[in-house]
Amino acid sequence: MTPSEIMSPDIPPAIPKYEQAYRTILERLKAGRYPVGGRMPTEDELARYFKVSRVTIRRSLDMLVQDGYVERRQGSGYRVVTLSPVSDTCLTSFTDAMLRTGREPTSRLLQIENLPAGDPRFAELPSELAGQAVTCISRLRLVDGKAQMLVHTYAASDLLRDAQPQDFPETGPAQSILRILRSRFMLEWSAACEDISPVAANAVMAEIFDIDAGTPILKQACSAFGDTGKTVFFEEVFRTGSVSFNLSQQIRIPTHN
Amino acid sequence: MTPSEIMSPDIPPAIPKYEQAYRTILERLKAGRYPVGGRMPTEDELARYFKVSRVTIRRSLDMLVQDGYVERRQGSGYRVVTLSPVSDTCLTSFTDAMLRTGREPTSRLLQIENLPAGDPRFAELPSELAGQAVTCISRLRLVDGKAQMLVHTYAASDLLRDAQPQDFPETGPAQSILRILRSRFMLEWSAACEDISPVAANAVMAEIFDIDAGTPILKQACSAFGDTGKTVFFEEVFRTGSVSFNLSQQIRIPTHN
DNA sequence: GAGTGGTCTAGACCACGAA
DNA sequence: TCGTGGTCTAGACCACTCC
Repeated sequence: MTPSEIMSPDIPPAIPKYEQAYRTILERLKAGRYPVGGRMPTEDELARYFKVSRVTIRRSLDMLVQDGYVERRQGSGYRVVTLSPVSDTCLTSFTDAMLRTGREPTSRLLQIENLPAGDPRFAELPSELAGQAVTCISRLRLVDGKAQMLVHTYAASDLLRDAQPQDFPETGPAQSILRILRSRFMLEWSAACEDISPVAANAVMAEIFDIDAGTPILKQACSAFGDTGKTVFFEEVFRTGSVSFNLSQQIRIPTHN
Repeated sequence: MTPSEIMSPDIPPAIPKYEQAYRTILERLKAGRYPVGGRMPTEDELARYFKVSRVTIRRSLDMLVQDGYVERRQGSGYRVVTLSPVSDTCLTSFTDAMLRTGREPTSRLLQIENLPAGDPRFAELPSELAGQAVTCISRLRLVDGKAQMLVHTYAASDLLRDAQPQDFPETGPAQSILRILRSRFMLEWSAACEDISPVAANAVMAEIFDIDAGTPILKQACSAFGDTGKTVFFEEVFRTGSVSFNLSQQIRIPTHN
């Protein structure tokens, strides 16, 4: 009895069991079914419930642990840690993060621009994007009406063909640039790196963010790459405030010698 | 035939097979055995070589992929991406990162200090550390003689009992504070979060880093937690330059609907 | 079509935690 | 002691890549 026989009576299996179980458990988690700080069902219980093997359900639980939602302890079981693990990278949806905490994110499209040859901004871009037509989308992100981030998204004009203002909603979940790049422009990426540096706010940003010129702010520069290693898009974010990360999944305890 | 029977003729097995294979492959990777951009052996070959099942060797390879060293593609195989994936969190060893790139990291112990009650720095610490005796270790980190980071490490004085200057070597791999906390003070942590914010260099830092006062620099604040959820230590890092991250492991491609 | 990774299973034994 | 997670296996079939 093969997996696809079980899960898909017909054509479109596509969603692996571990992914289905992951999503279902996460939904329940967020719905408060397993209270924060409380115990979760055991691996065996979950495996029985989802009708999968223990290996498979463990894979789902691995993802939840890595996401930072739950933690596990041998002999003791799983406990819910938090419903909103922090992670403020360019690849996590700011929109979703705000919605999750009950705040109101909005966007203001400032400009859709084809960079003219010789534009000095090419110097800031990954070299791979240089030497071709590049489109830059500039948006201001606000929370409860207050400016929080200035975002420039760069990609080869080929990939953003016919980008129009109406492609960039200013409210609701659809305003997420990551979602737009995927749904509207069919971009996909599988790897990325980000660099965070401190800069002084210039006059323009000072006005946007309502701070003094020269105030230190953060600049996040993120490159996303496709399966073939080609740069898919580049994003530059200027933001006030700080960014946070959950590092738990990075800890490799050198207990073994 | 159980795992421990195979791997450990006697007492101290402890190192799982997937960990052994992971380390061995990583060693070879760094030794240049599989050139960057080149193909790696297949899962079956590695499984045979290490005399483990494919599931186990896949776990080792998962770790390498997550670390950012290699990438895999269905139907094609594994390729080496880089020998030095970026990740500049407080929980990655600055010492090791520098040594890996052939540069010379050194440290200068500035102070070992028991915070007096009512010290204003308590306000910066996680609330959990407040209300008890706290020790602060201040060190300056240099690369090729140039100051790069100012690091304050805070922990309950209980945990840093009898900390002496000689506990903090100023050269070599042993200067890593993470290593010192583990080996000398037996601290262990399994979760952590980090917050990065921009600050203006004050007069002291300006002199340390040889920059103008008011120049934007980065402040990293990191809390590390033990198995029981208690804060083990808190670290505050001021640094010039930027920090970089490999985000590849965070990408959850929503291909499945 | 051959080769390679992607997913999945059923069953086993060990190590740790709590009662 | 018992329950829970930690590790491991041998074998299976599918989906994708490349020839």
